[in-house]
Amino acid sequence: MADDKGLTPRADDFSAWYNEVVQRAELADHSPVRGSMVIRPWGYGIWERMQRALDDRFKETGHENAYFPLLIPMSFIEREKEHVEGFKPELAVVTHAGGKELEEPLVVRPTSETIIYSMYAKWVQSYRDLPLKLNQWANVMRWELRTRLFLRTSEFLWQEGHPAHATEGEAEEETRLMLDVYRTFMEEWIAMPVVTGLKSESEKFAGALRTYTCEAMMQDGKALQAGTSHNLGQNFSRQFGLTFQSEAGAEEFAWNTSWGVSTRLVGGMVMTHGDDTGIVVPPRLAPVQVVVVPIYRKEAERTAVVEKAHELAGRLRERDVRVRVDDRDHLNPGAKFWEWERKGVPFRIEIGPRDLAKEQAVLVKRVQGEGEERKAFLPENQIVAELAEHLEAFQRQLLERARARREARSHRGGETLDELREILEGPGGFVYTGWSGDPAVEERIKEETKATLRCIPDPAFRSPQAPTRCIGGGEARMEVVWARAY
RNA sequence: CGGGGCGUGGCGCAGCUCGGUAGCGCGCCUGCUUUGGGAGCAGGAGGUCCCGGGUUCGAAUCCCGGCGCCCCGACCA
Repeated sequence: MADDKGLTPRADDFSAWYNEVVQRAELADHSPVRGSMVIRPWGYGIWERMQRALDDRFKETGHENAYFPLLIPMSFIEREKEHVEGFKPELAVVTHAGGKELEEPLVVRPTSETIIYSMYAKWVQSYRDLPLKLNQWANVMRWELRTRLFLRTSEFLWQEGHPAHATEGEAEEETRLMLDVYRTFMEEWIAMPVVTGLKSESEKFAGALRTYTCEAMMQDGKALQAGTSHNLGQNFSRQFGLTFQSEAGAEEFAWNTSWGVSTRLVGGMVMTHGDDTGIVVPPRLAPVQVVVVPIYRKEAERTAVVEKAHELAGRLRERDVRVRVDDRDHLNPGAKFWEWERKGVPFRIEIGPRDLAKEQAVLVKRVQGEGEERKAFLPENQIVAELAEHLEAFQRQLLERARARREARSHRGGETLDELREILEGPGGFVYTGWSGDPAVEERIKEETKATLRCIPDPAFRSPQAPTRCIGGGEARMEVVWARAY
């Protein structure tokens, strides 16, 4: 932020650009506690839109919301072996309360499997009580060593779905279904294309049988794990005595799943669509989809133009467009243009004295597509009639643009470690290779290239030709995606 | 925890080498003129110079000891 006005260009320093743009779009700010953030209204408004869209889908797929408490007995976290190993280093622990040392320390939840499934154990007796499909919207805390606004903060907001099922097959189906809900949401709402697939053993959730993931590619070519869906098998039900009597009368352990997405998605949105002017918010997520900026010189003009601006806004609102009139008098129009572009509002309508008589206005799009004019002088009526379509088209355009960017940086057909390194140190992005499944190879690649195995992609994302050769030697038993990641 | 950088009005910084009690840009307030891409002029408000100790007649500046934040690596949604 050398000169108060311009942002550091993405190409100069992507990381600096991200930090600046998040603050200057007023999405969030650092709180006084290291590693935690304040989500400001503009950022929270985007998160609220995400929440609503996801919550609707959760309900449609048969889930209900509930709320489980923030504090979890330490012994609960310790119950599942892999789980505790995964989370121990990042737990925040309450040791004192009410002026006394507690007999048993309480953990600020890093995730809620343990408390939720322990409660399920009380509630579930029969197969008739299953499936029990609950979700909660909550904050969680993981004491991270290195933090960044939205991408990794010690406290973050998320949703965690924690169903219990009667059969293994049902649990697997649920795991896949919710992964698909996430993928669709990310594409259709955030306009952020993702590759879905299975995590390797070393990358899976602590305590899960299998973890499925949505991996997005940011503009710097790095991967962002945007959402995960876990098949927990019976690991937690065994530890918490979550049993039920089956139709045949036998006592069985329930099959659990868990799935979550977090405020990290806001960071994903920023790094997917932002440009050197600021962030770009996809229309479906934008708290304000259109800002109307009145332009005037004399007082008489001001009255007429502002009145017209509000009238236009009213007509747009009737068509369910989220619109705001920026009639602040102490800023000139140019300052308002910059401000709303920085904040990523999809469209702007400029209306001034010259437009009034002609019953027209200027419609300006946040991102200029190839071969299109950014500004259009259009009759008022046409703007009102067509704006919803423009918003939808813009939404689609963002997804297409992001998808094209990802494809341009998806490298297929590489086989050797040197090729992998060359790509990562050059253009960056996703590298598809064959893999034998040997964890030692995965570990070595991670050490030597800093890239991790992002996923074993689902069929829809595999290369047209299955790789025959294999990175790190051995027989190519599957195709995998490598990338440096956030 | 290792490496680097930085703590000075709300924000970004200068001043520190060579001690003399604080300045610039932006922002903010008031007024007038402006307003189709980041307004101009005039006036004004606002600072425990991160904290503690020391040296000195005198410390933002020198010395000692803390604390905090940011960035880069090892761990992770």
